[in-house]
Amino acid sequence: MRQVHPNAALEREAVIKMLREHHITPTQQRVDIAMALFERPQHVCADQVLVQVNAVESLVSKATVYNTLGLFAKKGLIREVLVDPARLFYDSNMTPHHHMYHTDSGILEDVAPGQVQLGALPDAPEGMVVEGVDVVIRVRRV
Amino acid sequence: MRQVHPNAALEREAVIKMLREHHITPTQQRVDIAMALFERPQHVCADQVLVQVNAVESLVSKATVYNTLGLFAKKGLIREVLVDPARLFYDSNMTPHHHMYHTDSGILEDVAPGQVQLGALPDAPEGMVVEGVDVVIRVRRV
DNA sequence: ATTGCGTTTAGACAAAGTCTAGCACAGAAA
DNA sequence: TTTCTGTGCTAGACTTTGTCTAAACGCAAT
Ligand SMILES: [Mn+2]
Ligand SMILES: [Mn+2]
Ligand SMILES: [Zn+2]
Ligand SMILES: [Zn+2]
Repeated sequence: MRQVHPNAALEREAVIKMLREHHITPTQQRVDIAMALFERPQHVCADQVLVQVNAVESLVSKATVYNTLGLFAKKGLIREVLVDPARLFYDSNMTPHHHMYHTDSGILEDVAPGQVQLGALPDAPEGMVVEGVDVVIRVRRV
Repeated sequence: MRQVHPNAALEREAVIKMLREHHITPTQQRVDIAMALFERPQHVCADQVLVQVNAVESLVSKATVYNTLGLFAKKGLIREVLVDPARLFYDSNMTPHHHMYHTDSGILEDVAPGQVQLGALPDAPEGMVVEGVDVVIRVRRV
């Protein structure tokens, strides 16, 4: 019994469609992981996903969680966020935005792209393309 | 015999002075590490420092390298750079600048601050101060 | 000499993440 | 139907980065 509310099946279909659009074969495990990720925009690390997805019943192994998050990031479904040297966060919010990181508490917030004025960037070196520009504003208690 | 060229002793004095100015007690090990770091502006991870500093003779332990790099970063002598999820880099160039990271090769370059136009930033939340703003331009081979 | 204090150290330990080798399963070929 | 083939999943071993602990050290003040 995994149908929590009436739309669950529909959401599952939407997630499957999303995976297909990103050229990812929608296996049971990948769909379970994607459902957890896209339930709401969030910043999560791999072992949080592992716990979240196996909360009710054990559905996905550790290796698959790591592989799948890597795959999703490569395919542009989620985004890596580097703020904590000890773990890699994944962001299920793919709309362009930046981040504010509370170095003392570990809180990670989104910053609307309009809040940061980014002018001209340096050209990428010959034969290179810009994959992305990450802006992290680190803040701490006074 | 650690005097490589005539200025070595002088450089050592300069490094000691620098540590004092940052309120760091200049122990033998800390000075050795700082000498390695400030020989030239560079991006290094802890175990590169460990190797570098112990190249000629074993001078500093692993624990001290990690502790010292953390201390230097806290005291504002060097800067942490998060670009590789597997390891933390330290930057011995403290002049304000940003970074360009080659995701496929692992090359990390400095970007002059003038190359990136950063306009108004969002205000830090009540009771918080901005510790720093990191801009990383990720590039890869076409 | 003794105490105190900050520092260093070896090595145990923790945690994130990767790798391997076998299994499951689905579709294609025979 | 059976066999073959390729992709994906898995447990658990393993690797690597980094932290912690407990003892020892260096040095100054008493
Ligand atoms: Mn975690
Ligand atoms: Mn390294
Ligand atoms: Zn975000
Ligand atoms: Zn730099």
